[in-house]
Amino acid sequence: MRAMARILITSAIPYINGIKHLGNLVGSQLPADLYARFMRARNHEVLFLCATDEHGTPAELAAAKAGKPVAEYCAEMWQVQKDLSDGFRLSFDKFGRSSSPQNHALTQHFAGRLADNGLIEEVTEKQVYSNTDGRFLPDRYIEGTCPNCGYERARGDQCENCTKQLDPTDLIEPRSAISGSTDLEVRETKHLYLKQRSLRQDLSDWIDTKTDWPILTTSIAKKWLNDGDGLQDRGITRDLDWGVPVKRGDEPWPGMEGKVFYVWFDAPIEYIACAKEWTDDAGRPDADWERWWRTDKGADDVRYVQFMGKDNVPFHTLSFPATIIGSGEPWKLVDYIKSFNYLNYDGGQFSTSQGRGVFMDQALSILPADYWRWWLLSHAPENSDSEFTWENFQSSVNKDLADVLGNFVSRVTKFARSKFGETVPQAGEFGPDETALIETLTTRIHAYEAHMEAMEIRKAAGELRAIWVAGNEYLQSTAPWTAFKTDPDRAAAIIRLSLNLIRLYSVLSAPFIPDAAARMLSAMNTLDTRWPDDVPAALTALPPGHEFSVPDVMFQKITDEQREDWQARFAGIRD
RNA sequence: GGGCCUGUAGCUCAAUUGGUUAGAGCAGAGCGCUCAUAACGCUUUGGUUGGGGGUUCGAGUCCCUCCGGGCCUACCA
Repeated sequence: MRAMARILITSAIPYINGIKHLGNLVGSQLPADLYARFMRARNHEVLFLCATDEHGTPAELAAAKAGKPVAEYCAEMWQVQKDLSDGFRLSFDKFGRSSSPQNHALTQHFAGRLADNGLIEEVTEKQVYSNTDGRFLPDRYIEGTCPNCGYERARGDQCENCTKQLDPTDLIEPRSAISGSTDLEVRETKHLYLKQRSLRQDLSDWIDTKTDWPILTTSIAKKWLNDGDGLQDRGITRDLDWGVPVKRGDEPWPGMEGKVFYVWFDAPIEYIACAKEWTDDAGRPDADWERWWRTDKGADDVRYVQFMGKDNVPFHTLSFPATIIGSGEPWKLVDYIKSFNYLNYDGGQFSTSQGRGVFMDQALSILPADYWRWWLLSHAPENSDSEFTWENFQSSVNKDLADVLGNFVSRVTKFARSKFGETVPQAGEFGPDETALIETLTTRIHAYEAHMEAMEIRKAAGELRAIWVAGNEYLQSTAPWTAFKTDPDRAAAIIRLSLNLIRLYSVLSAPFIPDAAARMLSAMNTLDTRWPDDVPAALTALPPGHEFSVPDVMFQKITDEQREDWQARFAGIRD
């Protein structure tokens, strides 16, 4: 048995505003959960954190639209997202909130440290203010006519029609995208900038050490580091009400009253603050979370892995590390970033704004979490964007889960019950067929472990499926139904092994399909979830005489009628 | 405009980083089995690797070019 490792895992934190779709889920939280479950199953010490990302203009606007104070809106939406993540069996040790007091304090702490180290600059700049809305407008919340192509709904950052990049002041007849008001003016406002240029070399050197990261991850980082004039300083404050108030550590920040930190400054800090929320909840001392995050307090042996969609990469490879490195304090930096492409939906994109695709709540309303987990993970968009179609979903789930795995459980338990009763039979010896199976399983389990450790998710799923298939092959070649007629002891040995195989499958499959795995374990009437480091031993875990039961159908198949119904239902706009 | 990714069988994806005859699963065809959710197993059909050119003893892989899809481009998050 290898030494136990300590693994810190974070999933990109979902924005508070609205329910996430399956593309969001498979791009960070779900693969992170898979990895966390696997590493726990291997007996490593895991801390798996996620949270809601609550600040920023969209949250304020959504709250206003819902007619609620933003704090109340966020609290409600946090609960909605928490319930959905529970529904998908995302096994976070803590699902925190970026609006937590812990994150407020820590964000202000980091800003103070950065200022102490001369890495903060105060910049007075001009921004568009809407008198009607009573707020400064981010560039993309200003609409107007494009000076280049005449498109009337161009946004302040870019014209969607001609793709030309714009400055809000370029727009003809600019208006607020929120209220439509044209009562806009340019005001001066002061903001804090993080002097990322001063940290460029440090960041570049650090990225250069990450030779094992996916190309998708490093290429994005390097572009930002090297393109044009290189890494630019970044504004880290905003003129908003909802957010972390700008303070320099515990002290007020003269001239910055009424302003908050930019959401992308405080959101990644929540990865750390979330750990403190976790220990605070349990009334445990700070040392218990600091041993995960402070290399001077025990975190030097932690391996930190982040999961995220490709759109999040710049913030995790550059902005957040700039915050950490710039603090001059011994915080843990990320060791590996697993980034994902996008999942498309039936020939187009999933779209939150258009309500196109399947959203987490809808998915759970029609099928159990395991169906979605299996399909999404076994088709994770690792190397390029991938595609969800109902036909593919139906055939994959029916074939893999119902026919290959579910039917294996069914045929073994029903045959066993009818011939030997509901206990593990004790007669018969293992022979060459069993030796061959053990050899196959040992090889495949090693491959499965290697793929899981490398976070090669689709390959791991393929290997797991092959392990399931091996069970059916074994039954076919040993044919206990035939053996039973002439040599019942031989049939008993085959069934004894096959029942043990169900427990083994439960353990191996649990990271992908935790509910089904639990049902298999429950049917085998055992709590033994030991990982099969020794396959022969694992196949004798359930001893002769051990009682079991026949579970209900593991996976109901998706019918053509259901598929067509869902296809129609989720084609268009959500309510 | 710039940068990056990508195009492989009807579908979803591989291919040990330039090395034998490009492989799996699904779908299709055939055979077997009858324990099981009409499930399982075996065999099998199917590819000018988007088009064209080049480098090389050898190219899906490297280079050029054209065509298609996508992402990012720093004040949405």
